Amino acid sequence: MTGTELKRLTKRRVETRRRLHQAALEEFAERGFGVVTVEQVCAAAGFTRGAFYSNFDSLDELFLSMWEDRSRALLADLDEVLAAVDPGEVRSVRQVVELVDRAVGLDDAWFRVTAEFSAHALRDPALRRVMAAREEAIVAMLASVLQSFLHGAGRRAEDPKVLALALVAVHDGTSLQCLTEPDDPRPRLRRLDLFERVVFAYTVESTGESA
Amino acid sequence: MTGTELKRLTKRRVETRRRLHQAALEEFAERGFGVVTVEQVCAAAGFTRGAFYSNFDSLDELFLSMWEDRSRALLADLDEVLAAVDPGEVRSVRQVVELVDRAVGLDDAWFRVTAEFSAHALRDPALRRVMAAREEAIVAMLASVLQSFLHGAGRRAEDPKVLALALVAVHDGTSLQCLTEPDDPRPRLRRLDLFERVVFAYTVESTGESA
DNA sequence: TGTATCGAATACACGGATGTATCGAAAGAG
DNA sequence: CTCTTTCGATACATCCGTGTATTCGATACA
Repeated sequence: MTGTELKRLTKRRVETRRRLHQAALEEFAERGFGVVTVEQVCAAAGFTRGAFYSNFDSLDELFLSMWEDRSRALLADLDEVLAAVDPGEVRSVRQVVELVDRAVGLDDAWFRVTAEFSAHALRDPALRRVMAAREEAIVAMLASVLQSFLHGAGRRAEDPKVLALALVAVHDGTSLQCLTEPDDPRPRLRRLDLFERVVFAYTVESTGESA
Repeated sequence: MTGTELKRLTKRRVETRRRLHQAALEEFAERGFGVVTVEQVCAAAGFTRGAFYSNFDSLDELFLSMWEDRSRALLADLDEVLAAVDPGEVRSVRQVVELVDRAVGLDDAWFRVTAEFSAHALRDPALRRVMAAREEAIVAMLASVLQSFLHGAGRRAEDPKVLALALVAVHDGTSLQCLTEPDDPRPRLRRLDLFERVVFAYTVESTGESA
Protein backbone atom coordinates (compact mmCIF):
# COMPACT_ATOMS: atom_id res chain seq x y z
CA MET A 1 0.00 0.00 0.00
CA THR A 2 2.18 2.79 -1.24
CA GLY A 3 1.09 6.08 -2.68
CA THR A 4 -2.40 6.66 -3.98
CA GLU A 5 -2.76 3.57 -6.12
CA LEU A 6 -6.22 2.10 -5.73
CA LYS A 7 -6.33 -1.51 -4.74
CA ARG A 8 -9.28 -3.50 -5.90
CA LEU A 9 -11.76 -3.78 -3.07
CA THR A 10 -12.35 -7.51 -2.85
CA LYS A 11 -14.64 -8.97 -0.20
CA ARG A 12 -11.73 -10.08 1.91
CA ARG A 13 -10.18 -6.65 1.78
CA VAL A 14 -13.37 -4.91 2.72
CA GLU A 15 -13.81 -7.15 5.73
CA THR A 16 -10.22 -6.63 6.84
CA ARG A 17 -10.58 -2.89 6.62
CA ARG A 18 -13.84 -3.05 8.51
CA ARG A 19 -12.27 -4.95 11.39
CA LEU A 20 -9.31 -2.57 11.47
CA HIS A 21 -11.67 0.38 11.53
CA GLN A 22 -13.57 -1.12 14.43
CA ALA A 23 -10.42 -1.95 16.37
CA ALA A 24 -9.05 1.52 15.74
CA LEU A 25 -12.22 3.09 17.08
CA GLU A 26 -12.03 1.05 20.27
CA GLU A 27 -8.33 1.51 20.86
CA PHE A 28 -8.31 5.21 20.10
CA ALA A 29 -11.32 5.76 22.34
CA GLU A 30 -9.79 3.75 25.16
CA ARG A 31 -6.15 4.79 25.07
CA GLY A 32 -6.00 7.73 22.73
CA PHE A 33 -4.41 8.33 19.37
CA GLY A 34 -0.72 9.04 19.71
CA VAL A 35 -0.39 6.40 22.39
CA VAL A 36 -1.78 3.52 20.41
CA THR A 37 0.65 1.68 18.16
CA VAL A 38 0.00 0.02 14.85
CA GLU A 39 0.59 -3.31 16.48
CA GLN A 40 -2.01 -2.71 19.20
CA VAL A 41 -4.69 -1.89 16.67
CA CYS A 42 -3.81 -4.97 14.66
CA ALA A 43 -3.86 -7.18 17.75
CA ALA A 44 -7.26 -5.80 18.75
CA ALA A 45 -8.51 -6.64 15.27
CA GLY A 46 -6.96 -10.09 15.31
CA PHE A 47 -4.33 -9.35 12.70
CA THR A 48 -0.63 -8.76 12.49
CA ARG A 49 0.91 -5.68 10.98
CA GLY A 50 1.04 -7.38 7.63
CA ALA A 51 -2.68 -6.81 7.22
CA PHE A 52 -2.35 -3.22 8.23
CA TYR A 53 0.40 -2.25 5.83
CA SER A 54 -1.43 -4.04 3.08
CA ASN A 55 -4.40 -1.72 3.62
CA PHE A 56 -3.10 1.57 4.95
CA ASP A 57 0.00 3.69 4.80
CA SER A 58 -0.03 5.04 8.32
CA LEU A 59 -2.03 5.30 11.50
CA ASP A 60 -3.11 8.75 10.43
CA GLU A 61 -4.62 7.35 7.29
CA LEU A 62 -6.43 4.66 9.22
CA PHE A 63 -7.73 7.25 11.64
CA LEU A 64 -9.03 9.46 8.88
CA SER A 65 -10.54 6.54 7.00
CA MET A 66 -12.22 5.17 10.10
CA TRP A 67 -13.58 8.52 11.15
CA GLU A 68 -14.98 9.39 7.75
CA ASP A 69 -16.54 6.00 7.41
CA ARG A 70 -18.25 5.99 10.77
CA SER A 71 -19.19 9.61 10.40
CA ARG A 72 -21.06 8.80 7.22
CA ALA A 73 -22.73 5.81 8.84
CA LEU A 74 -23.92 7.79 11.83
CA LEU A 75 -25.31 10.52 9.65
CA ALA A 76 -27.15 7.98 7.53
CA ASP A 77 -28.61 6.39 10.65
CA LEU A 78 -29.72 9.72 11.97
CA ASP A 79 -31.32 10.57 8.69
CA GLU A 80 -33.14 7.27 8.63
CA VAL A 81 -34.43 7.57 12.20
CA LEU A 82 -35.68 11.08 11.71
CA ALA A 83 -37.20 10.31 8.35
CA ALA A 84 -39.24 7.59 9.99
CA VAL A 85 -40.91 10.08 12.31
CA ASP A 86 -44.33 11.30 11.31
CA PRO A 87 -44.09 15.09 11.42
CA GLY A 88 -47.80 15.20 12.11
CA GLU A 89 -47.28 13.76 15.57
CA VAL A 90 -44.96 16.51 16.68
CA ARG A 91 -46.90 19.01 18.75
CA SER A 92 -44.37 21.03 20.76
CA VAL A 93 -40.88 22.41 20.60
CA ARG A 94 -39.99 20.31 23.59
CA GLN A 95 -40.96 17.23 21.63
CA VAL A 96 -38.79 18.28 18.72
CA VAL A 97 -35.85 18.76 21.00
CA GLU A 98 -36.24 15.46 22.79
CA LEU A 99 -36.72 13.68 19.50
CA VAL A 100 -33.55 15.02 17.97
CA ASP A 101 -31.58 14.58 21.17
CA ARG A 102 -32.64 10.96 21.42
CA ALA A 103 -31.85 10.33 17.77
CA VAL A 104 -28.39 11.86 18.00
CA GLY A 105 -27.55 10.00 21.18
CA LEU A 106 -24.39 10.49 23.17
CA ASP A 107 -21.82 7.85 22.34
CA ASP A 108 -18.89 8.18 24.70
CA ALA A 109 -16.36 6.34 22.55
CA TRP A 110 -17.35 8.22 19.43
CA PHE A 111 -17.21 11.57 21.17
CA ARG A 112 -13.74 10.87 22.50
CA VAL A 113 -12.49 9.91 19.10
CA THR A 114 -14.14 12.91 17.52
CA ALA A 115 -12.63 15.20 20.13
CA GLU A 116 -9.21 14.02 19.10
CA PHE A 117 -10.10 14.28 15.46
CA SER A 118 -11.10 17.89 16.00
CA ALA A 119 -7.86 18.59 17.76
CA HIS A 120 -5.95 17.24 14.78
CA ALA A 121 -8.17 19.05 12.32
CA LEU A 122 -7.34 22.38 13.93
CA ARG A 123 -3.79 21.81 12.74
CA ASP A 124 -4.36 20.20 9.36
CA PRO A 125 -6.20 22.03 6.57
CA ALA A 126 -7.12 18.77 4.83
CA LEU A 127 -8.78 17.44 7.97
CA ARG A 128 -10.46 20.77 8.50
CA ARG A 129 -12.13 20.45 5.15
CA VAL A 130 -13.32 16.97 6.07
CA MET A 131 -14.80 18.27 9.30
CA ALA A 132 -16.38 21.24 7.58
CA ALA A 133 -17.97 19.00 4.98
CA ARG A 134 -19.43 16.76 7.63
CA GLU A 135 -20.79 19.69 9.57
CA GLU A 136 -22.38 21.04 6.45
CA ALA A 137 -24.07 17.72 5.82
CA ILE A 138 -25.41 17.60 9.36
CA VAL A 139 -26.62 21.16 9.16
CA ALA A 140 -28.36 20.59 5.87
CA MET A 141 -30.13 17.53 7.20
CA LEU A 142 -31.09 19.14 10.47
CA ALA A 143 -32.32 22.26 8.78
CA SER A 144 -34.74 20.46 6.56
CA VAL A 145 -36.03 18.03 9.15
CA LEU A 146 -36.37 20.74 11.79
CA GLN A 147 -38.46 22.90 9.57
CA SER A 148 -40.97 20.12 9.04
CA PHE A 149 -41.10 19.24 12.73
CA LEU A 150 -41.39 22.80 13.90
CA HIS A 151 -44.36 23.27 11.67
CA GLY A 152 -46.31 20.90 13.87
CA ALA A 153 -45.21 22.83 16.92
CA GLY A 154 -46.55 26.04 15.48
CA ARG A 155 -43.18 27.60 14.82
CA ARG A 156 -41.03 28.50 11.87
CA ALA A 157 -37.32 29.18 11.70
CA GLU A 158 -36.40 32.30 9.81
CA ASP A 159 -33.12 30.84 8.74
CA PRO A 160 -33.12 27.08 9.35
CA LYS A 161 -29.43 26.73 8.64
CA VAL A 162 -28.47 29.31 11.22
CA LEU A 163 -30.65 27.55 13.74
CA ALA A 164 -29.06 24.24 12.85
CA LEU A 165 -25.57 25.69 13.21
CA ALA A 166 -26.48 27.05 16.61
CA LEU A 167 -27.84 23.70 17.70
CA VAL A 168 -24.72 21.91 16.52
CA ALA A 169 -22.56 24.32 18.50
CA VAL A 170 -24.71 23.83 21.57
CA HIS A 171 -24.58 20.11 21.08
CA ASP A 172 -20.79 20.09 20.92
CA GLY A 173 -20.36 22.36 23.89
CA THR A 174 -22.81 20.58 26.12
CA SER A 175 -21.56 17.14 25.15
CA LEU A 176 -18.25 18.05 26.67
CA GLN A 177 -19.98 19.11 29.86
CA CYS A 178 -22.03 15.93 29.94
CA LEU A 179 -19.05 13.65 29.50
CA THR A 180 -16.84 15.61 31.84
CA GLU A 181 -19.26 14.72 34.61
CA PRO A 182 -20.52 11.36 33.44
CA ASP A 183 -22.35 10.49 36.64
CA ASP A 184 -24.22 13.72 36.98
CA PRO A 185 -27.59 13.83 35.20
CA ARG A 186 -27.91 17.60 35.49
CA PRO A 187 -25.83 18.50 32.43
CA ARG A 188 -28.16 16.37 30.32
CA LEU A 189 -31.18 18.23 31.61
CA ARG A 190 -29.55 21.61 31.15
CA ARG A 191 -28.66 20.55 27.63
CA LEU A 192 -32.24 19.80 26.70
CA ASP A 193 -33.34 23.05 28.27
CA LEU A 194 -30.75 25.01 26.33
CA PHE A 195 -31.77 23.30 23.09
CA GLU A 196 -35.35 24.28 23.69
CA ARG A 197 -34.60 27.89 24.46
CA VAL A 198 -32.34 28.21 21.45
CA VAL A 199 -35.06 26.84 19.20
CA PHE A 200 -37.47 29.41 20.56
CA ALA A 201 -34.87 32.12 20.16
CA TYR A 202 -34.42 31.38 16.46
CA THR A 203 -38.03 30.77 15.47
CA VAL A 204 -41.22 32.77 15.27
CA GLU A 205 -44.82 31.71 15.66
CA SER A 206 -46.02 30.28 12.39
CA THR A 207 -49.46 31.74 11.72
CA GLY A 208 -51.76 29.39 9.90
CA GLU A 209 -52.34 26.10 11.71
CA SER A 210 -50.88 24.07 14.62
CA ALA A 211 -52.13 23.33 18.15
CA MET B 1 12.87 14.40 39.55
CA THR B 2 11.44 11.14 40.70
CA GLY B 3 8.22 10.59 42.53
CA THR B 4 6.37 13.38 44.27
CA GLU B 5 9.26 14.86 46.22
CA LEU B 6 9.10 18.61 46.19
CA LYS B 7 12.19 20.35 44.95
CA ARG B 8 12.82 23.76 46.33
CA LEU B 9 11.71 26.35 43.80
CA THR B 10 14.78 28.51 43.35
CA LYS B 11 14.75 31.40 40.90
CA ARG B 12 16.69 29.46 38.36
CA ARG B 13 14.28 26.56 38.58
CA VAL B 14 11.24 28.78 38.23
CA GLU B 15 12.68 30.40 35.13
CA THR B 16 13.56 27.05 33.60
CA ARG B 17 10.08 25.74 34.19
CA ARG B 18 8.59 28.90 32.74
CA ARG B 19 10.56 28.54 29.54
CA LEU B 20 9.66 24.88 29.27
CA HIS B 21 5.99 25.72 29.76
CA GLN B 22 6.16 28.31 27.03
CA ALA B 23 7.97 26.02 24.64
CA ALA B 24 5.51 23.23 25.38
CA LEU B 25 2.58 25.49 24.60
CA GLU B 26 4.06 26.47 21.26
CA GLU B 27 5.14 23.01 20.22
CA PHE B 28 1.92 21.31 21.28
CA ALA B 29 -0.13 23.95 19.54
CA GLU B 30 1.92 23.69 16.38
CA ARG B 31 2.54 19.96 16.07
CA GLY B 32 0.28 18.35 18.62
CA PHE B 33 0.88 16.39 21.77
CA GLY B 34 1.77 12.80 20.98
CA VAL B 35 3.91 13.88 18.08
CA VAL B 36 6.15 16.23 19.96
CA THR B 37 9.13 14.67 21.71
CA VAL B 38 10.79 15.70 24.91
CA GLU B 39 13.79 16.75 22.93
CA GLN B 40 11.79 19.05 20.65
CA VAL B 41 10.30 20.89 23.57
CA CYS B 42 13.69 21.27 25.16
CA ALA B 43 15.23 22.51 21.94
CA ALA B 44 12.43 25.05 21.53
CA ALA B 45 13.14 26.25 25.06
CA GLY B 46 16.87 26.36 24.49
CA PHE B 47 17.66 23.45 26.78
CA THR B 48 18.73 19.87 26.54
CA ARG B 49 16.82 17.02 28.10
CA GLY B 50 18.84 17.36 31.27
CA ALA B 51 16.84 20.43 32.21
CA PHE B 52 13.62 18.67 31.46
CA TYR B 53 14.22 15.57 33.57
CA SER B 54 15.44 17.77 36.36
CA ASN B 55 12.05 19.47 36.44
CA PHE B 56 9.43 16.99 35.24
CA ASP B 57 8.86 13.28 35.18
CA SER B 58 7.18 13.00 31.82
CA LEU B 59 5.67 14.94 28.96
CA ASP B 60 2.26 14.32 30.47
CA GLU B 61 3.29 16.02 33.65
CA LEU B 62 4.67 18.99 31.75
CA PHE B 63 1.48 19.22 29.73
CA LEU B 64 -0.69 19.21 32.83
CA SER B 65 1.54 21.66 34.63
CA MET B 66 1.65 24.03 31.69
CA TRP B 67 -2.09 23.86 31.11
CA GLU B 68 -3.01 24.47 34.71
CA ASP B 69 -0.57 27.32 34.97
CA ARG B 70 -1.73 29.12 31.89
CA SER B 71 -5.32 28.36 32.65
CA ARG B 72 -4.97 30.13 35.98
CA ALA B 73 -3.23 33.06 34.35
CA LEU B 74 -5.91 33.51 31.70
CA LEU B 75 -8.66 33.38 34.28
CA ALA B 76 -6.89 35.95 36.39
CA ASP B 77 -6.49 38.21 33.36
CA LEU B 78 -10.13 37.86 32.48
CA ASP B 79 -11.13 38.66 36.00
CA GLU B 80 -8.96 41.72 36.02
CA VAL B 81 -10.22 43.03 32.70
CA LEU B 82 -13.85 42.59 33.63
CA ALA B 83 -13.36 44.00 37.09
CA ALA B 84 -12.00 47.15 35.49
CA VAL B 85 -15.24 47.77 33.62
CA ASP B 86 -17.64 50.21 35.12
CA PRO B 87 -20.97 48.34 35.31
CA GLY B 88 -22.72 51.68 35.13
CA GLU B 89 -21.68 52.09 31.51
CA VAL B 90 -23.30 48.90 30.33
CA ARG B 91 -26.63 49.73 28.75
CA SER B 92 -27.64 46.75 26.61
CA VAL B 93 -27.36 43.01 26.44
CA ARG B 94 -25.50 43.39 23.20
CA GLN B 95 -22.89 45.42 24.99
CA VAL B 96 -22.55 42.78 27.69
CA VAL B 97 -22.02 40.12 25.11
CA GLU B 98 -19.45 42.07 23.13
CA LEU B 99 -17.65 43.01 26.28
CA VAL B 100 -17.29 39.46 27.49
CA ASP B 101 -16.48 38.15 24.03
CA ARG B 102 -13.72 40.69 23.65
CA ALA B 103 -12.35 39.96 27.10
CA VAL B 104 -12.29 36.21 26.54
CA GLY B 105 -10.69 36.54 23.15
CA LEU B 106 -10.04 33.66 20.81
CA ASP B 107 -6.48 32.46 21.06
CA ASP B 108 -5.84 29.87 18.38
CA ALA B 109 -2.85 28.23 20.04
CA TRP B 110 -4.52 28.05 23.39
CA PHE B 111 -7.69 26.59 21.94
CA ARG B 112 -5.77 23.91 20.10
CA VAL B 113 -3.92 22.93 23.22
CA THR B 114 -7.10 22.97 25.24
CA ALA B 115 -8.86 20.83 22.67
CA GLU B 116 -6.23 18.18 23.15
CA PHE B 117 -6.33 18.57 26.87
CA SER B 118 -10.06 17.94 26.78
CA ALA B 119 -9.56 14.87 24.67
CA HIS B 120 -7.15 13.50 27.26
CA ALA B 121 -9.38 14.51 30.13
CA LEU B 122 -12.21 12.44 28.70
CA ARG B 123 -10.05 9.40 29.37
CA ASP B 124 -8.40 10.34 32.64
CA PRO B 125 -10.44 10.97 35.80
CA ALA B 126 -7.69 13.08 37.37
CA LEU B 127 -7.62 15.40 34.36
CA ARG B 128 -11.39 15.48 34.33
CA ARG B 129 -11.37 16.87 37.83
CA VAL B 130 -8.88 19.53 36.80
CA MET B 131 -11.10 20.55 33.91
CA ALA B 132 -14.20 20.53 36.05
CA ALA B 133 -12.53 22.72 38.64
CA ARG B 134 -11.48 25.21 36.02
CA GLU B 135 -14.95 25.31 34.52
CA GLU B 136 -16.43 25.90 37.93
CA ALA B 137 -14.09 28.81 38.49
CA ILE B 138 -15.02 30.34 35.16
CA VAL B 139 -18.70 29.86 35.80
CA ALA B 140 -18.49 31.41 39.25
CA MET B 141 -16.66 34.43 37.92
CA LEU B 142 -18.95 34.85 34.92
CA ALA B 143 -22.05 34.44 37.00
CA SER B 144 -21.16 37.23 39.36
CA VAL B 145 -19.89 39.66 36.76
CA LEU B 146 -22.80 38.99 34.42
CA GLN B 147 -25.33 39.75 37.07
CA SER B 148 -23.85 43.15 37.68
CA PHE B 149 -23.57 43.95 33.97
CA LEU B 150 -27.06 42.76 33.16
CA HIS B 151 -28.45 45.04 35.78
CA GLY B 152 -27.45 48.01 33.68
CA ALA B 153 -29.11 46.42 30.66
CA GLY B 154 -32.37 46.11 32.53
CA ARG B 155 -32.24 42.34 32.87
CA ARG B 156 -31.75 39.79 35.58
CA ALA B 157 -30.76 36.13 35.33
CA GLU B 158 -32.93 33.82 37.36
CA ASP B 159 -30.08 31.42 37.85
CA PRO B 160 -26.80 33.11 36.94
CA LYS B 161 -24.82 29.89 37.13
CA VAL B 162 -27.05 28.12 34.69
CA LEU B 163 -26.75 31.05 32.33
CA ALA B 164 -22.99 30.99 32.74
CA LEU B 165 -22.86 27.26 32.04
CA ALA B 166 -24.90 27.76 28.92
CA LEU B 167 -22.61 30.53 27.74
CA VAL B 168 -19.54 28.42 28.35
CA ALA B 169 -21.03 25.60 26.32
CA VAL B 170 -21.92 27.99 23.52
CA HIS B 171 -18.45 29.45 23.68
CA ASP B 172 -16.80 26.05 23.34
CA GLY B 173 -19.05 24.91 20.54
CA THR B 174 -18.80 28.07 18.51
CA SER B 175 -15.05 28.38 19.04
CA LEU B 176 -14.67 25.16 17.16
CA GLN B 177 -16.78 26.51 14.33
CA CYS B 178 -14.80 29.73 14.27
CA LEU B 179 -11.43 28.03 14.14
CA THR B 180 -12.56 25.39 11.68
CA GLU B 181 -13.15 28.16 9.17
CA PRO B 182 -10.52 30.66 10.23
CA ASP B 183 -10.92 32.94 7.23
CA ASP B 184 -14.68 33.24 7.39
CA PRO B 185 -15.95 36.06 9.61
CA ARG B 186 -19.50 34.73 9.69
CA PRO B 187 -19.04 32.22 12.51
CA ARG B 188 -17.82 35.05 14.71
CA LEU B 189 -20.94 37.05 13.99
CA ARG B 190 -23.22 34.09 14.52
CA ARG B 191 -21.45 33.46 17.77
CA LEU B 192 -22.17 36.90 19.10
CA ASP B 193 -25.74 36.60 17.97
CA LEU B 194 -26.15 33.28 19.70
CA PHE B 195 -24.64 34.66 22.88
CA GLU B 196 -27.09 37.49 22.84
CA ARG B 197 -30.13 35.31 22.28
CA VAL B 198 -29.08 32.91 24.99
CA VAL B 199 -28.69 35.75 27.44
CA PHE B 200 -32.20 36.91 26.63
CA ALA B 201 -33.48 33.37 26.91
CA TYR B 202 -32.12 32.99 30.43
CA THR B 203 -33.00 36.40 31.83
CA VAL B 204 -36.12 38.37 32.58
CA GLU B 205 -36.76 42.06 32.58
CA SER B 206 -35.57 43.54 35.84
CA THR B 207 -38.23 45.90 37.05
CA GLY B 208 -36.83 48.87 38.95
CA GLU B 209 -34.42 50.97 36.97
CA SER B 210 -32.31 50.86 33.78
CA ALA B 211 -32.78 52.44 30.38
C1' DT C 1 37.23 33.86 48.99
C1' DG C 2 36.42 29.08 49.72
C1' DT C 3 33.10 25.59 49.94
C1' DA C 4 28.98 23.10 49.27
C1' DT C 5 24.86 22.45 46.92
C1' DC C 6 22.13 22.72 43.04
C1' DG C 7 20.89 22.22 38.24
C1' DA C 8 21.63 21.65 33.49
C1' DA C 9 24.68 19.24 29.98
C1' DT C 10 26.47 14.93 28.25
C1' DA C 11 26.98 10.16 27.36
C1' DC C 12 25.09 5.80 27.21
C1' DA C 13 22.21 1.70 27.37
C1' DC C 14 17.85 -0.01 26.43
C1' DG C 15 13.42 -0.86 24.52
C1' DG C 16 10.28 -0.71 21.22
C1' DA C 17 7.90 0.90 17.05
C1' DT C 18 8.31 1.35 12.14
C1' DG C 19 8.41 -0.15 7.50
C1' DT C 20 10.04 -3.40 4.04
C1' DA C 21 11.01 -7.65 1.80
C1' DT C 22 9.76 -12.26 1.49
C1' DC C 23 6.87 -16.33 1.93
C1' DG C 24 2.94 -19.19 1.99
C1' DA C 25 -1.89 -19.93 2.04
C1' DA C 26 -6.37 -18.93 0.53
C1' DA C 27 -9.48 -16.97 -2.82
C1' DG C 28 -10.88 -16.36 -7.56
C1' DA C 29 -10.73 -17.11 -12.70
C1' DG C 30 -10.92 -20.11 -16.59
C1' DC D 1 -9.45 -28.87 -11.06
C1' DT D 2 -5.51 -26.06 -12.05
C1' DC D 3 -3.36 -21.89 -12.39
C1' DT D 4 -2.94 -17.19 -11.00
C1' DT D 5 -3.45 -13.47 -8.10
C1' DT D 6 -4.19 -11.54 -3.90
C1' DC D 7 -3.41 -10.67 0.86
C1' DG D 8 -2.00 -11.43 5.37
C1' DA D 9 1.95 -13.53 8.26
C1' DT D 10 6.77 -13.57 9.40
C1' DA D 11 11.32 -12.04 9.88
C1' DC D 12 14.55 -8.48 9.78
C1' DA D 13 17.03 -4.10 9.67
C1' DT D 14 16.79 0.38 11.26
C1' DC D 15 15.86 4.22 13.67
C1' DC D 16 14.47 7.06 17.38
C1' DG D 17 12.98 8.40 21.82
C1' DT D 18 13.48 7.56 26.61
C1' DG D 19 15.38 7.66 31.06
C1' DT D 20 19.38 7.29 33.99
C1' DA D 21 23.96 7.96 35.62
C1' DT D 22 27.58 10.98 35.64
C1' DT D 23 30.01 15.30 34.96
C1' DC D 24 30.88 19.97 35.26
C1' DG D 25 29.79 24.70 35.83
C1' DA D 26 27.26 28.13 38.37
C1' DT D 27 25.35 30.06 42.28
C1' DA D 28 24.39 30.74 47.14
C1' DC D 29 26.27 30.85 51.59
C1' DA D 30 29.57 31.22 55.37
